[in-house]
Amino acid sequence: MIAEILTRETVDLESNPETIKEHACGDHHERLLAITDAMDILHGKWKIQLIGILLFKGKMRFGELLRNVRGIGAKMLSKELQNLEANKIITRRVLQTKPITVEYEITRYGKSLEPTITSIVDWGMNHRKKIMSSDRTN
Amino acid sequence: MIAEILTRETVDLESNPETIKEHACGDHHERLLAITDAMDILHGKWKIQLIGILLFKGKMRFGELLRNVRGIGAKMLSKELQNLEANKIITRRVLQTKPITVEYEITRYGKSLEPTITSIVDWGMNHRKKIMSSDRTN
DNA sequence: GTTATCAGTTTCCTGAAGGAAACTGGTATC
DNA sequence: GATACCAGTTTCCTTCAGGAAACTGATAAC
Repeated sequence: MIAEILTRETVDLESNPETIKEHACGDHHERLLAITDAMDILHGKWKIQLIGILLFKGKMRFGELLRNVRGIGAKMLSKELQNLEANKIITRRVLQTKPITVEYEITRYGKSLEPTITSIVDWGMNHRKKIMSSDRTN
Repeated sequence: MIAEILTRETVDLESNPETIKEHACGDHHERLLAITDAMDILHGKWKIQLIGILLFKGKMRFGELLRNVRGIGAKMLSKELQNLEANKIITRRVLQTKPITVEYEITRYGKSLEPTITSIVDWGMNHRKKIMSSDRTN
């Protein structure tokens, strides 16, 4: 992943006439790269919801997430949590209770996604209002 | 789509004891719904990039998008543009030039996504810095 | 000893996402 | 009349995201 990004950047900055042209006409190019970098972490049906609920509610157990995130199954939940943990967005802690429980919690780094998540939530709420009132003025 | 959302809301507000419980413990529930509503519009590999570039650069032609959005093919570009147009995020205008050209432009409603896109770009840039300096402090 | 809960894993399956390449059809240029 | 550019469309193909359901294995309650 790191290598991939470094490669991309090398290609971008050297010996590519098209890229130079694009840089000349405003570097949206760099911002598009930032979007794909962000979406590499956030893509898929569940990750943003999981980050959101952990931001909103603090730590949660596996079963709680299963019950609170509408429609998710155990397999996808497990998979997405592993992925988010690998990317340092959340932590996993096993508690030695009688039946063991596992707590998932957002990391400090994960919290840096709060403005992004909030912005998505805000737009989504506004969007729903627009749809329901059929008031999308072009 | 509208019906779908209305149905969901009906289910949410009535006769579902679990939902009532969740509402009692803080309505993250409503915010998760907002996330899925937003992602219904933004999901997939290309839509956020397309909205981004049209926000950054104003109107663009089909071929320009094809050349500027790294990796996209004509089929996907066409499909995603149609979808964004159907959702009133962008407009399509055919210009009667010698070989006809087609301009795509963000709508006023599409512009309401700017804070969201910007927030994703900002996080993505920060994320790349972190990765490259290997400085992700837990 | 049967059932339940915890937190998953495994298997099997399907549909959708997405890509490559060829094709369309109109106009202009050489 | 051959080639090229415009903006797509169509076909064919592969891969992967994601879901359902059964299973694991430990402990506790009845």
